[in-house]
Amino acid sequence: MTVDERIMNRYSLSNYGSTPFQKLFDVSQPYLQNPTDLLSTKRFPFQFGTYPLNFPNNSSTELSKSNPNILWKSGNSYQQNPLPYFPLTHPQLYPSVKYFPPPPNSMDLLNSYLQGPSPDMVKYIEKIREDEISTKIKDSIEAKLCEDDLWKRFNNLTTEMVITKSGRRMFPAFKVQLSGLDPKSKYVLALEVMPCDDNRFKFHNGKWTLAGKADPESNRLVYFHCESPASGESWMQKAVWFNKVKLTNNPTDKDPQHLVLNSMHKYVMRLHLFRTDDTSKIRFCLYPEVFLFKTTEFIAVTAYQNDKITQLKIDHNPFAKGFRDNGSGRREKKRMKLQQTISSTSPDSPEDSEDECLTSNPKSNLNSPAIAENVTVAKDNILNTSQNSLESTLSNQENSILNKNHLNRNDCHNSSTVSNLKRKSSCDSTEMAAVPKKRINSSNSKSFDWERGFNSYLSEDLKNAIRGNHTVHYTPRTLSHSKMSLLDSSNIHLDKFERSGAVLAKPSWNSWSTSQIESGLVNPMPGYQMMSKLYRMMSQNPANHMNLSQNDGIIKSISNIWALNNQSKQNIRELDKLSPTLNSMKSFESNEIIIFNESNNNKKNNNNNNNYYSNPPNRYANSNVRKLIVGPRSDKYDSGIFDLDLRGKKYLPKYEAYKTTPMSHRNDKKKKRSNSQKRIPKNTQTVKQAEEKYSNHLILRANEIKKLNERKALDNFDDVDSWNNLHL
Amino acid sequence: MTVDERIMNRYSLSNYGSTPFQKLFDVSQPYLQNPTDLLSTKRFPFQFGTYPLNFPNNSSTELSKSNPNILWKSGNSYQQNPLPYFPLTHPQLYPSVKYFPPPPNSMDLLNSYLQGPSPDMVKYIEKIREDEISTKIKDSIEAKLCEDDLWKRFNNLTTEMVITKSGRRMFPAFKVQLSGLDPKSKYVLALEVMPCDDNRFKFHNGKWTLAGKADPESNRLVYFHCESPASGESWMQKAVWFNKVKLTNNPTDKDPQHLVLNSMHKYVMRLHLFRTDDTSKIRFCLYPEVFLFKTTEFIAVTAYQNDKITQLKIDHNPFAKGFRDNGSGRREKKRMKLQQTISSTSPDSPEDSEDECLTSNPKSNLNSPAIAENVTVAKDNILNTSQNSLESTLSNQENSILNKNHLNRNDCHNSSTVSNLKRKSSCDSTEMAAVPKKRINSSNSKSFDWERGFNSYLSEDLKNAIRGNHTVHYTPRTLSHSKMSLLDSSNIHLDKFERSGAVLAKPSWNSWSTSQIESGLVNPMPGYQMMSKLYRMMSQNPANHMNLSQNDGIIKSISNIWALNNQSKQNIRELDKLSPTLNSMKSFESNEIIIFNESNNNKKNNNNNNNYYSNPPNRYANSNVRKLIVGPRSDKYDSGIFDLDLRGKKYLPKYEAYKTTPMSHRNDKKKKRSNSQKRIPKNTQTVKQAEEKYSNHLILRANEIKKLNERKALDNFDDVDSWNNLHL
DNA sequence: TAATTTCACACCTAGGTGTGAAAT
DNA sequence: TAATTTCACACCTAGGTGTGAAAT
Repeated sequence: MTVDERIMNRYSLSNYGSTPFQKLFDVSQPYLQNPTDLLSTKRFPFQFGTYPLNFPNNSSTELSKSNPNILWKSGNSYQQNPLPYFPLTHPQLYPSVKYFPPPPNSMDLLNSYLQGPSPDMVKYIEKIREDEISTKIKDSIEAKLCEDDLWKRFNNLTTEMVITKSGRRMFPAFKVQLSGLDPKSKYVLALEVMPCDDNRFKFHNGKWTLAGKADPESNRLVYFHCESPASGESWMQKAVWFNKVKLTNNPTDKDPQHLVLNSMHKYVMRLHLFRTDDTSKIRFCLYPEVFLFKTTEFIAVTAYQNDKITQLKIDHNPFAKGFRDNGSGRREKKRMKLQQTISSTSPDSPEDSEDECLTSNPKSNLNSPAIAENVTVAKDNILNTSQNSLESTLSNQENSILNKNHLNRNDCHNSSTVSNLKRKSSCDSTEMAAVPKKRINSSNSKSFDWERGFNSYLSEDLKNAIRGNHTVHYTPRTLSHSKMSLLDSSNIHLDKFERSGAVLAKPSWNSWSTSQIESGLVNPMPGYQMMSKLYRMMSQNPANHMNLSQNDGIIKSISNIWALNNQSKQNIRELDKLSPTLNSMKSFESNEIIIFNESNNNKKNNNNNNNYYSNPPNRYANSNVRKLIVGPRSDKYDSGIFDLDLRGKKYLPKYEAYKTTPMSHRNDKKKKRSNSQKRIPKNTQTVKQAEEKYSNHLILRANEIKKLNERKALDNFDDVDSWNNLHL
Repeated sequence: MTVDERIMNRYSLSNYGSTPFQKLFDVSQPYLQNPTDLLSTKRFPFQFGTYPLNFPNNSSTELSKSNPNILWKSGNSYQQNPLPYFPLTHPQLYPSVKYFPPPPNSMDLLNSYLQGPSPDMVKYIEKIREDEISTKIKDSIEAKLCEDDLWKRFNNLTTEMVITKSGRRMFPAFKVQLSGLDPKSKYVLALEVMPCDDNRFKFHNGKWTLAGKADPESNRLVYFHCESPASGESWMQKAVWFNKVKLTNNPTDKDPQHLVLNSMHKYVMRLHLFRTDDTSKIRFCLYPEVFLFKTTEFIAVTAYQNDKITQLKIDHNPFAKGFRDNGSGRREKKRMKLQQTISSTSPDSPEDSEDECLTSNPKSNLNSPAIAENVTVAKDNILNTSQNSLESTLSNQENSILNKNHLNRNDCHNSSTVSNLKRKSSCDSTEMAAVPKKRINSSNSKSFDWERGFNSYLSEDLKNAIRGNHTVHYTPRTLSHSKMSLLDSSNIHLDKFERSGAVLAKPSWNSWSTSQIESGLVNPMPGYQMMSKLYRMMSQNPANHMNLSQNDGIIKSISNIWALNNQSKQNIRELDKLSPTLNSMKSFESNEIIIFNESNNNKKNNNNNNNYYSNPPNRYANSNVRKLIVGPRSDKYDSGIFDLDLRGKKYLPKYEAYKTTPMSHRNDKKKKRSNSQKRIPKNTQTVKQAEEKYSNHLILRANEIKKLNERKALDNFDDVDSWNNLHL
C-alpha cells in the first residue's frame, strides 16, 4: 500500500456509514478552501483526527497483527503496526456537532464544516505527508541529552526541581544534541514536561513516598523552542538548549515560556520534533519524532526536600557557587565564624555525599513509585528493583486498607514512627474522598453521575480494552537507547497519540481564551484529551504492569477530565449568551476578583475577622488537621482559591485531611520567631478591606460558584444524555 | 488595471524581444515547479527582479506621468507613480547566463531556468501579492521610534556609536512601536544600518568635518529581528526592541547579530517590514514598508570624539552609572579624592552642557555634510541651513581646488587654524588619489578600465539619466512625519529599490559563502547593487541637489562595486575549479592565514625584524606621515589587512596620506608612559614566530595577492567585453 | 499544629559601560 | 609623529542561586 493509499484510506469514511458526524473527522475538511490559504494566517478551528481509523481486536496478540498499513517507528526503521493503540478518530467516540464548541465566528465556520473536502486540500495534505514520510524514512534521527552523567547523578537521588511563583530555571539544563535531521527541512521543536503518573508524593524519612492522588493537570506543559521553526542544519549545529523555559506553580501565570506544574508531583521531559515550516501546521505532522528522556524525571518542589539534591545543585550550578564549601563561598565564611566561636561542636559529616549514599543504601533510590492502589506487582518484572523498595515502605496493614478502599487517597503508608492517633485520623480519608461522589449523587436526581458519564462516552470495544484482561507493558524509550531492538515488539509508542498540538496544550475551563482556541493549539474535543490521559496512565508507569479493570481511580480521574472538558465546551464568546450569572463569572475571571466564602468552622473567634478560609489550600491535603484554616487573606492568594473552585474540586464546606509526619530533613531546624522579627505581609487585608478595594467588581461568594457549577454539571449531563440517545 | 493585470504585465516580456536573457528576469521562472514547493525548504537560487519593467522617459516631469500602473506609497495612501525610478529589471542591464554565478547544484538548476513558467507558480505569486496589496491598502502602518526625545538630544550633537571588535550595543536603543499591521498576518522585520553618504569624517576642533571618500561598504548591514516571522498582533503588542544587534568594526566577524560598520562613517537606521510568513519569501514582497529614522543618524567611532556625547551617554545609559557625577559613581569618588589633595584647581565647567551648546552655537550641529566635490548648492533649498553651515567651513581656495580636482579625496577643508605646512601637504592628496586609477591604466593593456566597464554596463537611457540634467531632490521621510502631504510629489521612495533581501545583504568577494548564496539573501547580480548604490547616492543626501553629470566620484565608486561583484561572480564552489592559486586562496580565507608583505620602506632597521607593514592600516588614511608603518604584528590584525587587500584598495607599495590636525578633544590629555607601565601585548609576534605558528598553512605574500587580483580584474574585463560584443 | 510556600537577602554569573594606558 | 584602535579594568545592570525566617 502506498503512502497515497494509506492517506486516502484515512480520508475515506465509507466504513462508518453516513451519519452527520462524519464530516467532523474528515482530515480533508475544507475550512481551508485551497492550498494558498495555508500561507495566510487563517486557522483551522479544530484539530482533526490524524490517527488510524481501524480498531484493534480484543486480543493483545492479535492486536500486533492487525492494521498492517500503519507504520510504527522502532529504533531507526519502521515496522508495520506491531502495537496496540486506541482509535481516537472513531466517529462514534465523539459527540455530535451540536455539542462541539462552536468555532470563533460560529455560523460561517460551521457552514464550512458541512461542505465537502476540496480536492486541492486533499492533494496538498497528501503532498506534505509524503514529503514528511520520505524524509523521515531515510533519516535516522537521534537526540542525545547533554550532561547525561549529571542528570543520572541527580536521578539516582530522585531529582527535584524548584518551582516558584515567578518561574525557576531547571538545573541541570535541558540541552539536547540532535542528529540525522534533513539539513534543508524546517523543524519545530517543543519541550513537554509530562506528568509521570497520577500520584502526589511526599518526602518522608529521607525517602519519596506516595501521598495520594495527583491534583488536576495544568493546561500548559509544553514550551515551543523560541527558535522554531528552523532548519535541520541549524538545529544540529549545536546542542539545542531550552534555556528560556521556566517552571512555575502559579496557575494564573500566562507567560508562554513558563510551564505550570504541581508541587510534589513527578514529571519527565519529552522532546517533540515536527517536520514543518510553521508551528501552526504541526497538526499535519503524522510522524513527528518524540523522545522521552528517562533520566530527566523529577519531582517539582517549592523547597528542596532532599539535602543531597541541594548539595548536588550547589556543587554543579555556577549560580550557587556562593554556597559551595570551597572556602570562597558564604557557607565557608559562616562556618569559619562558627568555628571561631563554638569551636567545632557539629562536624559537617562530609562522608554523607551522594555517591556514598548510592552504594551504602541502593534501595533508597526510589525512581518510580507506582500508584499503590492500582498496582498488581509483576513478580517477573525485570524492572522490579525499585518496585520492591517501594513495597518495603508499605506495611501489610496499609496494603489491606488500600485493597478495601481503592477509591481513596493513599496518604497513610507511613513508617513505624507514626502514632496510633495519627493512624486513626488517617482513616478519615475514607469519608473525605467519598464526599464528592456522595455530594453529586445526593444533590439532585438530575445531578451528574461521573461513572455513567464516563461509560456512556466509551464504545464497547474501548470498555473492553479498559476493563478486560489486557496487560499493557511499557518499556521506557530513553534517548541513549533510541536504537532499540527491532525484535522488541512490546514497545508502546504512545507518542502517536499525542503528536498534534491538541494534546500538547491541555485546555481547562478557566484558562482557555478565545485566542487559544483560534490558534488551533488547544483542542476542544473532550474525548481526545480523555483518551490521551487514559493512554498515558495505562502506559507511562515504567515499572509496573497495571491491571486496568481494577483501576477505578483512573476511571474517576478520566471522568473528572471529561467533566472539565464539558465545562470548556462553551468558549468565552458563547458564555456571553448564557445566563447573566455566567456572564458575570466571565468578567470575574478577567478581573481577578476575590471570591468570599462564609466560614462554617467552629473556631471563628481565633481571629479578629469573622471571615476565614473554609477551603483549605492544596498544601493541607496531606495533613490531618481537622480545624479550618484561618487568617488574613491576600488578593493574590484568593485568585488561587478561585482557580481551584472552578475546577470543581474543593468547595466542600468542611475540609478534612490526613495528618502526616513532619518533613524529616527539616526536623533539626528550630524555628524561633520573636514578635519584632515577624514579617508584615504586604498583601494582607481583611475581607472588609478587600471588599472596599474591589468595590467596582462583582463579588461572588463561593457558595454561589458552587451552585453555578452544579447547574453547569446538570447542563452537561443533559448533553451526554441526548448524545446517548442519538448514538448508543 | 487590476492587480492581476499589473502583475501579469510584469511577467510579460514581449516588449523586449526574445533574446536568451529574458528568462532570467521572469519573476514566474519555475525553479519552484508548483506551489507546494514553496512550503518545502527548497530555495530560489537568485533574486528575481520584482520591479517595473517599463523604462521612464528622460524628462523628470514626464517621468512622473509614465507608468501609471505602479503604485507608490506616499504617506498612508498610494499614488500612481509620481516618482522617477530606475528599471532594474531591464534585460539589457544584465549579463548573459554564462556570466551568472551558477546555482549551488549547477546543471540541474541551470536547466530549470530554461523551462517555461509554471501556471501554478504564476497563480501562486499573483495570489500572495494580491493579498499583500489588499492588506496594505486598508492598513495605515506606522512605526514610532521610542525615546525619540533622547535620540534628538544625541542627534543635535551628532550621535556617535562606539564600534568594537567584539561588538557593541547601540545607545540609545533602537526600539520601535508599530501600529496598523494586520494582526493575523505574519511579518518579517529587519533593521538596516544604512550608510548616509559616501564620506569619511573626522572630528576636528569640536566639529565633525569631511575627511575624504568613504571606505568600501561592508556586506552585512542588515539584521533580521530574531522573532521574525511573527504575527502583526505580536509585533504591535509592545515596542519592538532590537536589543540583540551589535555594531562591530571587524570585517571577519561572522555573527549574524553583528553589523559590520566602518569607523568615522555616517549611518542611519531603517526598518524594513515584509508581510510574509517566511524570511526566505521576502523576495515576493512587492510592497514592503520601509521606514527611515532620521534622528538615528550616527557616526561610527572606535572611541568617542565629542565629550558632550560621552557625557550624554553616561547620563542616560544605566550601564554607565558608574561614571555619573551624582556622588555614587567612580567619577565623583575620584574627584572627591582630587579635591582633597589639589583643592579645586580645575572646575568641571558645568555650563558646558549639551543644551547650552545647542543655543549658543547652532551652526556646529553639522548633521549632514555633503560630498563637497559633488555639490551644486541649491540656493533655494528649503533645507539649506545646515548646508550653509557646511559652506562656512569651506574656504574659497579649497572650493577652487575641489572644482579642478573633483575626482580627489577632500581632506583639506580645515579651519583657519590649519598651518601652511599642513595646507601644502594636503595638496598631496591629488597625487595619492590619482594612484589607483594610474596603476590600473598603466599596468597592462588589458587591465581593467573602470570607466569603460561602467559605461558598457549601462543602457543609453540610464547614461542619460546619470549624465543628463536630472536633478534629484530628496525630502527625508522620518517616522514622526510619516503622514506626509499627498501633494508633496517630490518625495523619493528609494525603498522601492532596496526592498528585497538582495540589496539588504551586500556581497563582497571574500565574505560570500555558499550558504549565503543558497539562502537567497545575497544577490549575485552586479547591476542590482550598482543601481542600488547609485540610487542611494543620488537621493540620500537630504541637504543637497546633486549634479550627477559632475559626479565622477560616484561613477568611480560604482565601478568599484561593479568590479567587486564581478569578483564575486564566482562562488566558493566554482573557485575550486579555477587555478590552484585561487584554490589556495580559498583555503586561506577559511583558515585566517597571515599574509606577509616584504617591506619597501627605508627605515627597516628601526626594528629587530626585517619585515614590516608596507600596507598601512586604514586609520592612517587621513594622516600625512610619509614613512611606512613599522612594528610587530599580531595574527588577529593581519586578518584585517588581508581583508583590505582583497578589496583591491590598499596594496600600494608606498602609501601617502594627508596630515591632519590632532583630535581636538584629546589635546588636553597628556599621555605619560613609563617603561614599567608598558603593556605586554598578548598577540604580539614577530614574522618568524608567526611563520612558525602557521607552518601548516600556505603563506601568501601581499604582492602575490596583488597579482592574483590583477589577474582576476583581467578575467572580469574579458567577461564584460564578451558581454558587450553580444549585446551592444 | 504541621506541612508547605513565600520572600528579602547575600552572593554569585553574565555581560554592558566608559577609562586611560598602550599598541598600532 | 599623529591619529586611531585595542584592552584590562572598575563599576555598573540584570538576573540566577539556595537560605532561613515568616507566612500561609
